[in-house]
This record gives sequence, C-alpha cells and structure tokens, in this order.
Amino acid sequence: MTDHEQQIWRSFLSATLGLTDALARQLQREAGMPHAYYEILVALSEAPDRTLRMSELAGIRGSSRSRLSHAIARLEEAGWVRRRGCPTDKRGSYAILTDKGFAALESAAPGHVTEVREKLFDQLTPEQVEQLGEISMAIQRGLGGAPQLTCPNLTANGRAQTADTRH
Amino acid sequence: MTDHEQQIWRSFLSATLGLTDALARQLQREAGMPHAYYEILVALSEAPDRTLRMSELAGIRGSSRSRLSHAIARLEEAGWVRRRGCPTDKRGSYAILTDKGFAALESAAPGHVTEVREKLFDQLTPEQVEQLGEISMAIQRGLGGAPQLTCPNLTANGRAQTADTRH
DNA sequence: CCTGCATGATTGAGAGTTCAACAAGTACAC
DNA sequence: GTGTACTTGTTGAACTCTCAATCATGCAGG
Repeated sequence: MTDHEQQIWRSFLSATLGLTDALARQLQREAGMPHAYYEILVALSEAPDRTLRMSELAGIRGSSRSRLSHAIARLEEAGWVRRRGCPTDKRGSYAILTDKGFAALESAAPGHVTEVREKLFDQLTPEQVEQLGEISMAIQRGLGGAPQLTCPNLTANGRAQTADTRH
Repeated sequence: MTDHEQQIWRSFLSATLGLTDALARQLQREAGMPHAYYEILVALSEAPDRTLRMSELAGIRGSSRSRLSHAIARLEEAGWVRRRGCPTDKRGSYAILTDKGFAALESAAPGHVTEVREKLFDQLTPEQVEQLGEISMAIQRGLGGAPQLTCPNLTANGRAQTADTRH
C-alpha cells in the first residue's frame, strides 16, 4: 500500500468513524436511543403492518440474531416494540412496532436527518454525492455481495414508505 | 432529503458499517485485538521512542480519555504497553509500546492490510480512490475541523515508521 | 414412529464504550 | 501564600455487542 493510499485510508477511516460517532451521539442525546435501535425502528416502520419476523429484521442489516434479540428486548422494555409468536411456525417470532414506538421514531427522525444533511451532504458537491453513491455500491459488492441495508425498495419507481421516516 | 439522497445514504451506511465490521472481525479473529486497540498500537509505533502522552494519544483519534484509559489498562495486561509517569507534570502519564507489543503489531499488520486492500481498494477504480480521498477530507472538514487521525507524521521528510506497520 | 439434523430465537458471560464522578496536580490571580 | 478554576487521568456503573451454548420446533429418512 503506497503512502498516498495510506493517507486516503486514514482519512476515510477518520471521516467515517467521526461521522458515525457524531450521528450516534446526536441520537443518543436527543432521542435516547443508539443508532442501531433507530435503524430497527425505521425498518419496522416501513414494513407491512409495521411487523417483521426476527430473522428478516436481522437480515436487513448484517445484525446477528443474538444482537437483535437483545435489542428487541430493550425496545420492548421501552414500550416501542412488542413481540408476537408466529402461529404457522412456532419457532418464529414477530417484532411489531407499537404506536408509541412510531411516535418515538417520528420525534427522533427530524433531528437525525438534519444531522446527516449537515455533516454529510452539505459538505459535498453534487458530483461528490454521486461519486459516493457509486463508491458505496462498489464496496458493498466487495463485501460478499451481502444485500444488507441496500434499499429493498430500490425499484425504478421507488417511493414505498412514509415521508416522516425518510432519512 | 430526496429519495435519491436517501438511497445513497443507506448505501453509504451499509458499506461503511459492513466494511468496519469486516475489518474488526478479521483483526479480532487473527490478531485477538479490536480495531481500536490496533490503532493505538500503530500510533505508538510511529511516535518518537514509541511513547506518547495519554492525552496526545487520545487526541490522535477522537477517543475519550476514559476510553483510552480503559484500553491502555487492557493493553498493559496483555504486556503490549506499559505506563510511566511524567516527571515534569505529575498528573500526566506516558504510554509506551513494549517490544512484545511491537511484535504483536508486526504480526497483525499484514493480514489487516490485506483485508483493507481486498475489501476497499481492490473494489474501486483509481479515480474512485482519489474521489474517496477528496470526499473524506470534505467530511472531516465538516466535523468541526477536528484533525483526528490524519497522519501526524505527514511532514516533508516523512518516514518515521518501519515498513511493516504501514496500512 | 423417532432418530438425526437443520432452523428460529433466546440466554448468559465476557469485552469494549460511554457517562458522570472523582482524585490529583497545575496555573494564576489576588 | 491562599483560593479558585482548569487540566490530566482514573474509576465504577450502565449499556451494547459478540460469542458460544441452549432450547424448542420443523423436517427428512429409515
């Protein structure tokens, strides 16, 4: 790895760590939830009936079942999510976003979106934003083709979610 | 935030989280240390006498003093770092990389560098690498201008470290 | 049937991070 | 000097995440 590449690598690392750190702090401070939980709420809010199987929910991001189980337990304590067993497959569980959880998400979203805009998009030119999109796709491709968080609704028409929960 | 921006944001998030996750796992698996500890060892290895004040070390990345204190405690248990008090300012402490710690770093570095290359640089065109560098700089600039991890040894003469610890 | 194995999800222990509180030392006025 | 304010670094508790082990259920083959 050349010195130049190393500089870019360090700069990238610093930028992404700093950015995720800033977002995590903002969410924790203003909404009282870690970023990972926010993502869970978003995923649920966009699902039909605001309901997802645990394994589906885990698959949306590269989250382990264990991690999700712990997280849902916490979210259930907070009253933001509730569980329900799956009748057809008695092993399975559904996670369901409660009204209270949806309200918490609605109240958390604007601040988070503002933070993303200020810290990321406002810093880049329109060309750089496009470039970042391409680069992100390429990196994801290299991660074993895991679909992960890539918009499941990335169809040509797009738009399949409620406006308020958009990033 | 437009749908298009949201797509890019999610893609970016997924890419960076997936990438840092892959790197963290690789390091934990093959070198038995978290990525944050690896960075500490790198910083120490590049410092004069492989020694840094705790606060300097914390400042290199946006690490809190508390976090660093805990981390150094663990690294000291592992025999990779030792502490020494500062004679002129009795509050201060030095963290010093031991030979054993340097050896651990030398053995961890190649695998880590390979992972970074495979997962990041090999996925991008040379133009995209340059773009990523510019974008990262811009993002850092937006984070309150914190210098953070940007090479402290980026002086004209450069080269203050052994080749093996380079990224 | 029922044995063997895969799957969905949970649990508990261990590790790292954060936050607030703290101890110890320094700086600087008065 | 004495007092006040700031800096440096550590500590403990709470929280999240990971890993391995576990439980319960589904499913296929003999």
